[in-house]
Amino acid sequence: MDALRKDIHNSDLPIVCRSCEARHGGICGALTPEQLAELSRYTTRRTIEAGGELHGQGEPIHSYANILRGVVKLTKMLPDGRQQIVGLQFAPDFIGRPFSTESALSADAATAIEVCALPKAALDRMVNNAPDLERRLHNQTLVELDEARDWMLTLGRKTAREKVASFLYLIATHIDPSQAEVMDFELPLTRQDIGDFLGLTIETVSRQMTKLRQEKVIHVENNRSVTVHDLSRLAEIAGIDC
Amino acid sequence: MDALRKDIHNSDLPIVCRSCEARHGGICGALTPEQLAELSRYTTRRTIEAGGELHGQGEPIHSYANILRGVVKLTKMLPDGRQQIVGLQFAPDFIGRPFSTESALSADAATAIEVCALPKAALDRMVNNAPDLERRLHNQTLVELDEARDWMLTLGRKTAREKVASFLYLIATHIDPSQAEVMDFELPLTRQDIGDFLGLTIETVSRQMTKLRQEKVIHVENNRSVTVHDLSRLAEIAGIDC
DNA sequence: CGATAAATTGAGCCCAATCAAGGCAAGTGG
DNA sequence: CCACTTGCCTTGATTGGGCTCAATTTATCG
Repeated sequence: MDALRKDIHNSDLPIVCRSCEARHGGICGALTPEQLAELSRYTTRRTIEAGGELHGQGEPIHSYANILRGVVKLTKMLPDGRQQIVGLQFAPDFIGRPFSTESALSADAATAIEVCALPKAALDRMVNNAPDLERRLHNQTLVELDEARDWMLTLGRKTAREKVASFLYLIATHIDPSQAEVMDFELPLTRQDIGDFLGLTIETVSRQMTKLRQEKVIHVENNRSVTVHDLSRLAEIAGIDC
Repeated sequence: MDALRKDIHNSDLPIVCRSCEARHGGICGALTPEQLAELSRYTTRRTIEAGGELHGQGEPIHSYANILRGVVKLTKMLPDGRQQIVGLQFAPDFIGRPFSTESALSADAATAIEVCALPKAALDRMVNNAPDLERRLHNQTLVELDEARDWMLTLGRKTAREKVASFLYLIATHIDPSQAEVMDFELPLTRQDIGDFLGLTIETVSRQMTKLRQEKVIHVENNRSVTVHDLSRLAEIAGIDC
């Protein structure tokens, strides 16, 4: 890729960005070495363990973040404690809500994560002078909206069995986008989180997983390690047209 | 407002835009009279009766639209026919999915609507030269994402009673944003549509409406005309924190 | 007014929630 | 090394909220 070759010969590229996996993804891919240098003066890398909080629902937003490693869950909570995961984000996704000062949801580490945090003000300033940057942000927002609406169909109209299959399909295709028929992966979520994502209880999730296991659609080891034997079968059970 | 005064004295403003209610809302508010003139050479006004289709799921996208009047429902359908409304849009919202050539959902007129349709190519071209325009589109996308995620919480975690109350609250606050405690309005959706929006059957919607009526939370006339006696009570039932 | 669609109401059933018990693996302390 | 705790998951028994099927009432419109 052109941008990559350019970087290699460009000593202006900030040290922290040189070996960054997100350099060409997320929003950073839209930035010139000069802009990266500017931005990187304010960024800080943070490592957060599974279950840790990036920021909470209702809190003011002071910073954005790029996910470098791990999975982040976006959750919304009802006053009585019921909660719903409204989005999962993977590296190198951008986390944050431009043009808003307060978060309507909380962002938590589903797995151990590493992020590159940047002050809101720094990026907000830069967006006004870099059309490509706004384009990238706009585009990620559109993708997230598509995903949110896909999931609304799952939440509103699918059975527990279809929901669990949909979740497994989603994870399988996000962890390994190769679309191979046979694939195995680690679930980034606990049963409780899966329930919160699917609008189900942990018991129902567990029962449906057991059924899919008994029907040889999946193989499960140590609760978290899953093998899908036939991805198209899973998609069919999930009610995904392809 | 400054833009308004400017328009009045500017004969360059396209005739079709001069009396348009959406002139200062939606995306048009971001355009100069010159840009409006350019765009308006390609726009066409269309009136569509309730139930009519703007475009279907899976179809290629050739045009965008601004809603001038009425309510549009965005729906997604499973292969077996189950369907879910994933968004409601009101005037002067913009309808369309930039950066994509195929629609992942269908857009239908919930009520009789009037729209200002514009060819996709014309707007796509203009977006590259008008940062304000992309900003507006980006912003509307962010708002729609917020709304979609709010609704995911409703779909995944609320009871039928809370869902119906949430729907009534949503409509009440969108039709009349004054936040008055007492308000009345016409429902823009049939019971079937409400069911498709809430992930419920029409029978369940009907029963919950009847209950709310018996409890004097709402008053219903001719099936469609609703009076809310106490908006904060409705919000409380809906599980909305305020 | 009659025809047709839309909404309500009732009876029974089923899927997922609830309540409860137990298994399994990893960690802790004697 | 073993007893004990803790977190996470599974499984079973029971309940109940919302779905299904069916009948009736109400609204709409020619």
